[in-house]
Amino acid sequence: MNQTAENYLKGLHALSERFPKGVTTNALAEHLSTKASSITDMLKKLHEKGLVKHEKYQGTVLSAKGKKIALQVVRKHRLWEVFLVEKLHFGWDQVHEIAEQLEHIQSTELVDRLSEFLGHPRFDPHGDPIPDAKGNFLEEKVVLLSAVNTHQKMLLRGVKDHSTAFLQHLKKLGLVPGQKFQLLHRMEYDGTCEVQLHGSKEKIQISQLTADNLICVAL
Amino acid sequence: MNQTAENYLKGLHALSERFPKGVTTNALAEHLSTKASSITDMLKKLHEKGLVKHEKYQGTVLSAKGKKIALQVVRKHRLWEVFLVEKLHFGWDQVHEIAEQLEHIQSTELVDRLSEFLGHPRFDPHGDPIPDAKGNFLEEKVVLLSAVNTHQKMLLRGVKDHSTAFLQHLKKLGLVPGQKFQLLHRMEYDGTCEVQLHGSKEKIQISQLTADNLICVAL
DNA sequence: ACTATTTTTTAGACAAGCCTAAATTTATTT
DNA sequence: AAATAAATTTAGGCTTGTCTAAAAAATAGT
Repeated sequence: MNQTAENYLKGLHALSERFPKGVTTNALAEHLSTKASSITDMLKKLHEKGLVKHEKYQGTVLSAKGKKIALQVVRKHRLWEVFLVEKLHFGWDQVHEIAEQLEHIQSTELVDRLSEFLGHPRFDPHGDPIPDAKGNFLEEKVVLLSAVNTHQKMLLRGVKDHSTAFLQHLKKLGLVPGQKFQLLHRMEYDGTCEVQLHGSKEKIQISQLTADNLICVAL
Repeated sequence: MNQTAENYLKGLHALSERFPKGVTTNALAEHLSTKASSITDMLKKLHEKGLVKHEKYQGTVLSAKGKKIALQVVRKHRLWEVFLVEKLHFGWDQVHEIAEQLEHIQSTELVDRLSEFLGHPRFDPHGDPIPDAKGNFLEEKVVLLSAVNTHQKMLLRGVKDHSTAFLQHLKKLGLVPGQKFQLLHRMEYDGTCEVQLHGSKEKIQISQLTADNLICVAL
């Protein structure tokens, strides 16, 4: 397995939710910042290797084998992100690019030992779940902040928008995945959420646009 | 900079001691397990980029720029080896291949933080010195075990032969870089060294062939 | 249902990094 | 100093992963 193929499989996995009956060529091209013709070429090769199912002019889905590889790459990416934030004290908004490189290091023993070293974390610094060695996620009932009931005690699990701009916006608000809070009030007019952070007197205001990108779990 | 170029520069650096007036094409080809014609191709490109000095049919030397990059790759390789051994508890004979991959991760901030996290180690698990961020090594007066004076208290700094076979041989002998010892006696006939390990009653016998590959410093 | 548009694929080309085989230069013998 | 051997380079080709432009298929609009 090589880096390029791994990135294609990871891309397909990332888009598979939005395209349940097959990822389109254009969507994958956009996701990987490449041209549709390159996608077609590579998918043909991955199909021959049995990693994806792709028929001409139809969407593409991962095979069991391809999905397994994709999940291992995701696992590595997220474990390395935990390492970078927890051990090397990077900001959680600075680790994506480095993890994009580290996720391609080949050594199952390394991944196992890294996970052990980190205490087998189940979520990365952005709140995304880390698949275990077999590819299984911890399932959780999640809800966007914009849909949380008032007065409910919640945990900020993660973010929907992973852009640096959004992560830095959260940083300014003092919000970080893992933060506990209570939704005090939601404004009728514009959906702004007034939130009480756990372990702090401060109340903060969160716009609907922002609230729509915050993934929460009830406590 | 890409991985291939980094490996060429690292190879040139590794061979530069043995070829002070220019690394030969064949030597580099052997070192990188590739063909001489491939070396010629690549050296032409590296020369154009100003990373090496290479004239037709003459040996090759690193430029200042090329040497700087090579030293940073060496730094990364050795820091990652320390990480793998100290933090993830790999055996010191198991880390080379993984470090060969990790050394190509691009991020100076990562290297700085990794070095900090590890306590700015000056030697890797094989006893090889780790260049600092500016490319400077800690200079030491070293001597091979086969040339150590008897009764002198010494520290095993590192190994000359880095092959897995040799590392595993040392493991069997119970020898590891950092080990303190005293050379009790050297046999007249075959140069076998009788050594007393510090913190142990045991005396071990080390053949001349092995002793020739053990780098030591006086205490 | 039949164009018009969008999506996808094909065809042909290119750079990187490698190879083999042949040619050239340098080094070693005699 | 010429002949031979060794080292190095050149020439031409292959694979991977990308691209642009053109062709083909699927979808949408009237």
